[in-house]
Amino acid sequence: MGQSKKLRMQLDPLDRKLLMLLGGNARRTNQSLSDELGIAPSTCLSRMKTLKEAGIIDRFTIDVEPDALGFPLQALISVRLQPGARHLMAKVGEELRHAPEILQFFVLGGAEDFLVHIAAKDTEHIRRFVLDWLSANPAVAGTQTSLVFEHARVGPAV
Amino acid sequence: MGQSKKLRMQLDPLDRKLLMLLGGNARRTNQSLSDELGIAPSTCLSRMKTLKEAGIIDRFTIDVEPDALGFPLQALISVRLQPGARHLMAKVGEELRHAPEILQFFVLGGAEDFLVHIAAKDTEHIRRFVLDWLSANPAVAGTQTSLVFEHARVGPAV
DNA sequence: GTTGAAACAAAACATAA
DNA sequence: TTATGTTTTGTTTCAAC
Repeated sequence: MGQSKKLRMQLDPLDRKLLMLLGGNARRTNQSLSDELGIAPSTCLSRMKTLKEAGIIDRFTIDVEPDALGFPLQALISVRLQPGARHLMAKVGEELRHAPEILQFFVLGGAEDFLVHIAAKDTEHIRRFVLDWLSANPAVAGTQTSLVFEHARVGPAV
Repeated sequence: MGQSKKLRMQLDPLDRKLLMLLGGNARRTNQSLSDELGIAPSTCLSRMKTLKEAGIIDRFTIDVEPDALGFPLQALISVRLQPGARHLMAKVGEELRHAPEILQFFVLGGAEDFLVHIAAKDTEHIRRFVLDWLSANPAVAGTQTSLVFEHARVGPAV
């Protein structure tokens, strides 16, 4: 699909500032962006297109408050697989990432194999998630759950 | 500042679909959104505004590929504070979250106090980050670093 | 809560400089 | 990269439903 060229283009300060501005408000008009950058709208548009096509901008999206959606709790769950089940990593990962509670999914090197970030209605919901998706899987050796008290996504480090 | 009303408004299927569409492309025109939703552009606009004002849409933003920015490595670092330093959590957190490498920042309950997600140029960069921002801080009792092999941010579960 | 119409603003594209 | 012109498309408001 029309993913990207995966070019490792190099960014000048203008590109970086553009990324910063879009990170702050991805719906700003091209004109307002070009004004702030001090460049012509056509230039700004072409920069934006290039960043998108190069895959540097992965997508224009929104940050949603999970608790406003009825999921006031968040948890991080680290998952260790059975030593003999490492070859199932891809499979377990695929299953997991389709759980509706999942916000993020990390595949790790180190003591843990996965880390999943979930949003949930309540603690019972978390417990059920761990049981249904993790503990029930014979490839899973163990899990550790931590409640998230605060979470900040920091803008693109540009 | 003009944050939000933090109303716990309740969402109907239209709101949910709108969130989904915006999650997929936050720069879609209001018109194209309203077409897909089967409502008038003015209605769509007012829904979007309401979602923004209620804080359900936290912001319109972009996902940036960190490795396209020259940070091909990612790591998760969990941080434990000294037992007597828990009252410094807010302070340590404030310092940390301004480090340019930081992508995300979690405050946790459980064995660990923080988890930070960083992007870095190379392993030496990670090492220096841990030394400069964490180990050097007397409030920090210990850290544990894991490399991130894969990371997926899953769209808002709506 | 939803709408269409109207007035306005911006996007898209080409082209030339 | 920019400036400019043209055409098309989108935004926003608001009175009315």
